Amino acid sequence: MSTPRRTDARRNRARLVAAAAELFDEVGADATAMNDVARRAGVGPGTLWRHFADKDALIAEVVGDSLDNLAALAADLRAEPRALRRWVVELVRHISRYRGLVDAIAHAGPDGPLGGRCHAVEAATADLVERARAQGEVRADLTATEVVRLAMAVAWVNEAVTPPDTADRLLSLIFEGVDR
Amino acid sequence: MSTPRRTDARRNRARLVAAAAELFDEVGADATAMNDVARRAGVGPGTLWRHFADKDALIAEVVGDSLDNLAALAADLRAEPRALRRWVVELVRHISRYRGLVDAIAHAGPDGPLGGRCHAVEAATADLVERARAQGEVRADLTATEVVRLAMAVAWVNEAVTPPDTADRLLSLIFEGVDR
DNA sequence: GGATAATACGGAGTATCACTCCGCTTCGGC
DNA sequence: GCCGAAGCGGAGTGATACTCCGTATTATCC
Repeated sequence: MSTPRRTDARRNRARLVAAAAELFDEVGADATAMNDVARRAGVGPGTLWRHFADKDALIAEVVGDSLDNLAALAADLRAEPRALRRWVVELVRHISRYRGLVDAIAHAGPDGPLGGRCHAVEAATADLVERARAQGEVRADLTATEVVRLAMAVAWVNEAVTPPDTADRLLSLIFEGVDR
Repeated sequence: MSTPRRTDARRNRARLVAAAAELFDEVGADATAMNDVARRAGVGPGTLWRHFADKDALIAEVVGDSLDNLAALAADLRAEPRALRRWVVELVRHISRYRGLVDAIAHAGPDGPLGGRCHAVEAATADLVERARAQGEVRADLTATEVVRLAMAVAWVNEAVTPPDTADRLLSLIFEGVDR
């Protein structure tokens, strides 16, 4: 299924991913009419759903490379000071790439196509949290799960409300704290 | 519309609100089949939608009293120490009352039925932020809008992910800060 | 290059759900 | 009790994620 045998099938699959990426850019990954993805790719709806089990699988395919690159970035950041903070900024940016993406990620089961793509990101976060704690840069009781959730929370609220704050501002509040 | 003339209409309206509150408790305010609300109230779908312009109006009616009580609470908190922190805890609790409620609030236009119900809450937040800043309890550049958004972000992430953290834990991270 | 089986396509169809429309019923002032 | 206004019921609508299957295309074997 992931790499179809016939050449027309491979071509159509690539077209579908490209069309979906375009439409996600334009109208977001949430309310998009999936039939439009098929139409833009020049295929029928049936073809769309033979290549992707459901909407989540399509989203996972579209953002997959982006998430993989993100996870790879963690290695570069490791040695730098305040790596965790920089990492979270990138994390928020990536999961805000398309409108509705955070929501899809949050509601994706860990074993689904989208959730699976996130494992490397979670592992990278855990690594950076561990290092930041060792350096004494962050509070000792901070967990990777909490960091991911705070990032998702920021990404969500920024796309849910109008006008959006800058993500940087909310992250500044969270990292440096609201209290004085 | 808000107070129908005929007694049967008033009775049906009350039944609809009660039925909606029950269903929101059971399955949340998001994916609820609105027809079920009508059926549980013992009326037809047409009756539901004559009393409430749309789903948002129904939600607003169900949570209206709760939000009004919340806004009233702000007055009691004003004089207490760390009033803002306590306020935000209550704020998160109220907007997490039903699954899907935060989402509905976030996407409600400020002039819609739900958005309108939130104005008093926003005003109360602004008041408490102002006082907290004056006391030097929080950073001087903190705005009420930011506080509301952080509360919504926490409420959302707690219902979006499994297993949920406690809201208190995330609020602790946010108020006291992640950095050391 | 033709036959054949495996593979893939198209698009009408389905289920679900928020919401609408309108003919019929019920209420309540007189 | 009459009658107009107010309200009701529920089939219908439009949008949309997803399915089914008869048909077309491709790859393989000779």
